[in-house]
Amino acid sequence: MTIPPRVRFAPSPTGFLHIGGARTALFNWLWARKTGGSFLLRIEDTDRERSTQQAVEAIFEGLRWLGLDWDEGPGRPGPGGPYFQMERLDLYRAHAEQLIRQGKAYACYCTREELDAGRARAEAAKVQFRYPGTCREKPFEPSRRHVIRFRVPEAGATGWDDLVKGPISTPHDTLQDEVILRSDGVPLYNFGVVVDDVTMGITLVARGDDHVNNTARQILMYQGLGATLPVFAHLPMILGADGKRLSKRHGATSVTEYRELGYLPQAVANYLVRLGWSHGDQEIFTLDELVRYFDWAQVGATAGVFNLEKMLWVNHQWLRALSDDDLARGALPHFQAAGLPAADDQKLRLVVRQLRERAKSFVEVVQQARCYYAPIALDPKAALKLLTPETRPLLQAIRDGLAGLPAPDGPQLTALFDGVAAARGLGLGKVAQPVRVALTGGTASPGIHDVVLILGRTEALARLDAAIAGIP
RNA sequence: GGCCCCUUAGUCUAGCGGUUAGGACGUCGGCCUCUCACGUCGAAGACAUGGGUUCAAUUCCCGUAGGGGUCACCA
Repeated sequence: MTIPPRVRFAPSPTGFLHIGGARTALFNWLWARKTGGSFLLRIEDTDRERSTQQAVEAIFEGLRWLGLDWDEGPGRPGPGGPYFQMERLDLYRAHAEQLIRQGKAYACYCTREELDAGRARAEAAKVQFRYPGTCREKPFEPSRRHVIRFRVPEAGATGWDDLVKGPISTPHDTLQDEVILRSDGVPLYNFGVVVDDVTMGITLVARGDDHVNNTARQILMYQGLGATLPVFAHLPMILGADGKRLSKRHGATSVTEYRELGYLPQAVANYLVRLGWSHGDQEIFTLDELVRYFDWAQVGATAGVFNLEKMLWVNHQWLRALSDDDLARGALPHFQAAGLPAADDQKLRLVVRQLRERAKSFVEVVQQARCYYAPIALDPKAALKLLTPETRPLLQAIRDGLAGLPAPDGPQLTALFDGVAAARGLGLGKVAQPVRVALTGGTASPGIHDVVLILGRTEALARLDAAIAGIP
């Protein structure tokens, strides 16, 4: 009988929910759901300079959009609360005091200026600055302005067996007595996480690769506090196409941006999890399948390059699997955002049905559907080639034929186009292409019959007339 | 620069001592076809490098190179 794991996602609210953060959250969530454990959300807002309420909301929104619900956290009280670090200040102070009493931490009275000077000297001498231990043996004077530092052993090393990277060890001489509590009593990152993870009963810490170098210090603090160590799992970073850490200059990096770009949450989750994890040759996974198959053993240790092309492909797989109704409903907000007068009606059903195999995102659906909802933008090159005196009789024949069909349907249109082509000994393409340009403005579209059906007889006739009139 | 981590095609990956090194995105070509797309068939394309260990290394060990991360009273 093993106790169910408790995992957490602990973002700092300094911006939107980043793609990388979303993936970290996803792995944690997956593990909790797979094992029947708990997924906690904790907001690390101790950096008051950069933390904003807006960012907190953005994180909630991003997680909810992806379908990641938390068992404990803001809005979901539990034994681990409160879930904002700024509401846990007394907890950090109490733990710091415990360490001071035991001689494992001490007050440091050095000023920022003194420290900066030391750093400058170290830099001039081209050596690594380490806090020299100036205040290590000084008595505790609570009334004097101070920070609290954690005492790090001089010799030896601290290591752990990382769930994704295997054994890792950090020599103590690369560490220093670091500040755990600022002079205003607010904890620094490394101390805050440890106290929180200990008091929240976190058993597995899965987080970004960039925390590998913090882990040994944190383990030392766990030991100082006499707490049981969690298991650590460090997920590799997501890189941009240039091999650098993914950032804004690589394009959209927040999950909500992808919502606006017309991606489906399950597709984004699917892609993100597959970036660094695999299950044989399978590429497309429902969230349920991910929960079922997820396993740390299959999480890779190498950083992955974010590939928008592949995510688009994954999105297309999900998009095309939607029902006409869901596809229409999902696309509608994007039509509205583009200022197009689409409505949740039969026409939209016809449009999305045709675009399902052609558009990979809702935004592409809108792009390709624009010509059915707005005046056409005639492609000059296409017009020059296909709306000519030579094609004019073909356009006229189709126009007249269509005028004679009060309520055209598929078979009638087939007969019309085939008839016009056959009468002149032409292939269907010779007739369809000019008509396509006349009706959509370009040379790429769904089948020509479907285009006519989408536009409706009246609009199709108007566009044909306009095209014919435009031919010199 | 110190320390830590990583290294299979352009990209994501399978592989866990013996494989014609598998799949996917992308790319290129054929087929399908009224265009585009879908679908389908096919092609090109990878074990960074040097040493070991072993009967046998993509796989294990060490070095080198390359890449990434991190060195705050940020997280």
